[in-house]
Amino acid sequence: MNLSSKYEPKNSEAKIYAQWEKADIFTPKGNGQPFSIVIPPPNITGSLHMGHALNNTCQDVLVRSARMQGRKVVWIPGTDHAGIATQNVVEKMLKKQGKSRHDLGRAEFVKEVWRWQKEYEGKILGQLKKLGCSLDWSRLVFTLDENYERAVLHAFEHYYQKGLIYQGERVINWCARCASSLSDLEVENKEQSGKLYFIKYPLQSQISNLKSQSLSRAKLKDDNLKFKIYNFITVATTRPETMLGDTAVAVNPKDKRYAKLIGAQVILPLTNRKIPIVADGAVDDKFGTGAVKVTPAHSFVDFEISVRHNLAKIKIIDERGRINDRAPEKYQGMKAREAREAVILDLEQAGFLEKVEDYDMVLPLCSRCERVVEPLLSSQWFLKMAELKKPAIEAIKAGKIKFTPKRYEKICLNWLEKSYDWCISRQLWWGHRLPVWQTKVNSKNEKVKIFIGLEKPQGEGWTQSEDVLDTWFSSALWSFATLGWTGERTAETADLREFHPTSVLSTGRDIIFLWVGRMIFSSLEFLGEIPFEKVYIHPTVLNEKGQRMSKSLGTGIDPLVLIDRYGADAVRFGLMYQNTGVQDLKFSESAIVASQKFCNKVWNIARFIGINLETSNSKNQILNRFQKPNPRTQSDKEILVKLAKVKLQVAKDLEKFEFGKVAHLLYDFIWHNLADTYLENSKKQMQDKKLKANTEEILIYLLVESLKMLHPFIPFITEEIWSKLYEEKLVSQPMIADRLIMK
RNA sequence: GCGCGCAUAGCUCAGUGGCAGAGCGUCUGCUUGACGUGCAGAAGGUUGGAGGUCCGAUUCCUCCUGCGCGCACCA
Repeated sequence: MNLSSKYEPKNSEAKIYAQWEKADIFTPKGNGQPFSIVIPPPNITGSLHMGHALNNTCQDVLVRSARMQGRKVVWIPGTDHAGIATQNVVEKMLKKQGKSRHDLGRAEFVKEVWRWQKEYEGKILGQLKKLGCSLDWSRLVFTLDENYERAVLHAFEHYYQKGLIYQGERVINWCARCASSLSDLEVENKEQSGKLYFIKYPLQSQISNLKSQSLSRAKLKDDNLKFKIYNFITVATTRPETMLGDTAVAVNPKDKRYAKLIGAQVILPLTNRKIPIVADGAVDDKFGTGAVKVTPAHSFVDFEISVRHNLAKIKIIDERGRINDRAPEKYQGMKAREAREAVILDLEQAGFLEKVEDYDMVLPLCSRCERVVEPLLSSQWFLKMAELKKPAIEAIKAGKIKFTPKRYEKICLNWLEKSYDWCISRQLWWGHRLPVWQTKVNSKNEKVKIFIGLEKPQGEGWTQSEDVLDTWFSSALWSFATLGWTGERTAETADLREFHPTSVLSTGRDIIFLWVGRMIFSSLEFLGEIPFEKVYIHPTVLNEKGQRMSKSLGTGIDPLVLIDRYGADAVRFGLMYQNTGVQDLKFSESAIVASQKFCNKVWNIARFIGINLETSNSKNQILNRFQKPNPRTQSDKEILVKLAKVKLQVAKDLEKFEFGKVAHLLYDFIWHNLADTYLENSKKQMQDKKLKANTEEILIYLLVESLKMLHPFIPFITEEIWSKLYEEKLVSQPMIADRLIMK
């Protein structure tokens, strides 16, 4: 065995990856027990970051280990069209060229996104290869592939026929910049200092035992009249502009202060509309004044209140975030923020503004563009959750799906238990268009007839809905749509039978609700089985300052730069070495440096053993005698016992996704037990003619066994050494690895 | 507000109911049969604070503090 004095990752990695592909080792082989993972599809918005590198290394470790154990393994690659996120990055790109998507029109814009898709999918897949991921490229999936799209549309149709999908006018999260609805999960809440405005709403009716003078209607009709208010109820709000759409004031039924006012009417300043005071348990009597203005069209809670009390819903902010014609003319066309100032000024001048307090509040922001989310009444499509989530909850509770770390099980469960209907329609151009066709019954009749189907219905005048589906609607089908499920009865594929439920899902904790939970109920609904047996939640990769790695903040590190500098093995091992099961992983490059040194150590151990082997008379005999050698000395005995222990522990820890423990264990064993101790002892032993041959045999045995344990973590360098040991054979080739398992 | 995680060397973090560990950094020596990306060694710690269980706690329990994360209808 001739190993160069120095291992150069750059010279080996691409060559070795090509060898693997040529040997076709990434496709499922043999008749072993199936083991399957589907990759969490990276968004095609950009290139991969350290979180992806970590997650995909974890999966590759599992997949390679399973393959070496002789299991029939598939790891399915794919990418996600990532509707809103991708549309946004392409829009940003266009903006730099001075264009908007409206300049292009829908068809052209979508073409533009497809060009982006081609480019970034290529980049992402290239990165995965550089990292050494042993994905089955013959099974590559994209969420907008024809078959995948069929699966998505069938899923929609299925839910609709079952009565689980409905169209409804409800308050939803609206992003005026993205010009689309958002699900609750796409909204990020951020604390911000703001103001709490106290506004006086004058009482209209006489209350018998209130002495104060009530205001006449005539007076209030005169906008310019400055009058003194003797009798009013004060509400507190952070969003005064929405008062233009108020249709009630609510108080807690138990609040004695307002008990006598319940049922009374107030005059809504600036609009002079008459609105009632209602009693509702949702009102916290300890907050503000204990009286809440109710704006059903622009607040989730207020909407609920309005349903309970049968209140009108006046939408005064439109989809562009501007005041519409339901509000007094003066404010029409203003942005909500401008309207706030105008409203406050007018209220103050008219004497309705009682006071303004500083107030720390939680602002809802669009998770994609950070614009403040405007809740508004909108006609959207929803998926009923009540029935769907039940089997998912049961499956988790019954322990059919096991989370690691265990605590995330409860988190997922809690979300499922309290999740309510999912807004699945988005006003975007990039994504799966709803299979909803509409036609007006006749030219005069405004009634709309709806047809749900994959094909355009017969007859004149049918148009397809402009909306697309929430990107997570399609991701929810990922575990089985990647294995060939299209929703058609005949589409039960061999892959589906063999590899579903998948063995493990490895992902980050930020998408437990968005994705993991939804995959569970989707799989149970469509296949009647769980999507995966185990869920591994890896830590979030932070930079050394503890900040989230983010491209826009410039706090990220590009894995490709590290691979280029230290080699893929060092990056992989460094990540695994730091992956010790904690919530966050403060990424430190020094771990990669240490791993590079570790790889160097492995290389030199192999060189030392190789050099001795070359001078040995019994080289071939040793290499092909796949038996555990017998110890002759105390040192022999110790290292062999230690090896056996380590092998056992590695297997146990991998089963529990203890990647960090395994990396530490391997590091310590290889460096301290094997190199520092045994190799040094072997030098003396080999001077003894009686011990020489046996010691050589033990050295080879140790090397072979170490390479096998290390291979899932550092596949390139171990493969390089292996190929020198066993000429053209691959350690990663299951049959060969199988044959080489020494008893 | 509710829930969860973390706290160990200068930094990043392992680990353990019984003498406190690694990597990086610092210092001293060293071409030893592969490795200077190395070897031998050194300095560096009240294991966040208080209490409890125990013969013994850094480890288990309770509380506190600090940092981080998630959820929530604070208008």
